[in-house]
Amino acid sequence: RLRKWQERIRTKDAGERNLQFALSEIDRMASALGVPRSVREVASVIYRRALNEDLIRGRSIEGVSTAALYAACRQEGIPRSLDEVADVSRVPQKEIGRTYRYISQELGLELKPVDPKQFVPRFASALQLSEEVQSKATEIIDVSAEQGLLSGKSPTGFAAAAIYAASLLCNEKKTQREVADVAQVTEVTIRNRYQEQIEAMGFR
Amino acid sequence: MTNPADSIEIQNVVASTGIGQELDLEALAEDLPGADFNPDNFPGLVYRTQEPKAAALIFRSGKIVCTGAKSIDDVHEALGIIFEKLRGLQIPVEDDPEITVQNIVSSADLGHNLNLNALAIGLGLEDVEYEPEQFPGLVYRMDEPEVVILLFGSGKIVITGGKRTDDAEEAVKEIVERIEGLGLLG
DNA sequence: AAGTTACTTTAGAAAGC
DNA sequence: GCTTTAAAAAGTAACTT
Repeated sequence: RLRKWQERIRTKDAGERNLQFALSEIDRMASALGVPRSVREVASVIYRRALNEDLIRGRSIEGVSTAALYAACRQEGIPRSLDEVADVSRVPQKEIGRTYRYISQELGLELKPVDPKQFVPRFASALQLSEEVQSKATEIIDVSAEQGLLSGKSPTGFAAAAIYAASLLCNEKKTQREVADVAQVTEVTIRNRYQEQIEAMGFR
Repeated sequence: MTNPADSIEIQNVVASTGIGQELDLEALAEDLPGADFNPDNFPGLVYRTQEPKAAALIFRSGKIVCTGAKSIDDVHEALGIIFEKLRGLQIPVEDDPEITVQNIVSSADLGHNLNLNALAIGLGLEDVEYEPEQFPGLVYRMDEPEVVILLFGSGKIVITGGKRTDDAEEAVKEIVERIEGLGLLG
């Protein structure tokens, strides 16, 4: 009886410590990514829900914490790419993606596919591009997505190409390398998406 | 006017069987030219047939997995070759071991480009996995037939998880119906 | 810039860690 | 959960030429 008691206290303490660790990790990663406090709170809620639904069994606390933060950013409309999230996590990108798909399915988050437009303000300001370039990039994304060019394409690459194209059109040229670096895609991807997009826009 | 069902091609068949006899894989690896056996890596011995092209994983228990064949007939042919090879090595093999098809992978073409974003929402986010940042295909789990379909922007699709040849055909009919019902095909 | 190779996803079996 | 096998789809990446 006494042993059972001690065990309960021990597991309760361990559970408490684990939750504490998860929340502090979410906080650390969120700070590193520069996401607002509201998003950290959403991430914490997602993590607690995953904990209550027993989704952490067989998965690492760090992996679920990171996936919860990734999901929270998407839910709040300020997505980070898996690459960006992996940069501040100690879990490999592949595991973050898998864990995200799992908790998203199990918790019924039903998040829509990431809209490339949601990357525009952040990438553009990192490149010190004007408001005019941003709205041009947004327009390019809308027009080319409407013509079916978005299916299967990575949202970051799609956004990067549109920003590159818009920077040219607005005489605020950034090189493919500069855009590629902030979006964490290759120049080849930007080139490929760019060609399709300017054609869709009726340029070229 | 081409029928998507006519575009179905079987790409891979996975099947399992057994010879009803324990095997010494170390010895078999010596006697079977071209056999790959790395017990530290994987407990099965890998043996590849040229015609038909297939790969077999042979286990100590005598159970065998055959994969890579392009038809069910090819699976039987490839396994037949392996059974004969084993008999040639004085290894007793059951008369005609039962062969169970475990999975058939097929490809097909719906003939129209697909708006995967609209499809993800239309088919229902709860049954769909579409993460273009991770993979360009939309993953759709169908209940009847119980298969998984990968749909691509080009309209090309992959059907996997089925055990019968008919599953792919039924799945294509069903997915075409659902996409048409959503007004998202062509 | 083009070409090649390789990795991402799906399903399924096998034996063992 | 992982390991290995094979195959398709299309996108992306990392190399070499």
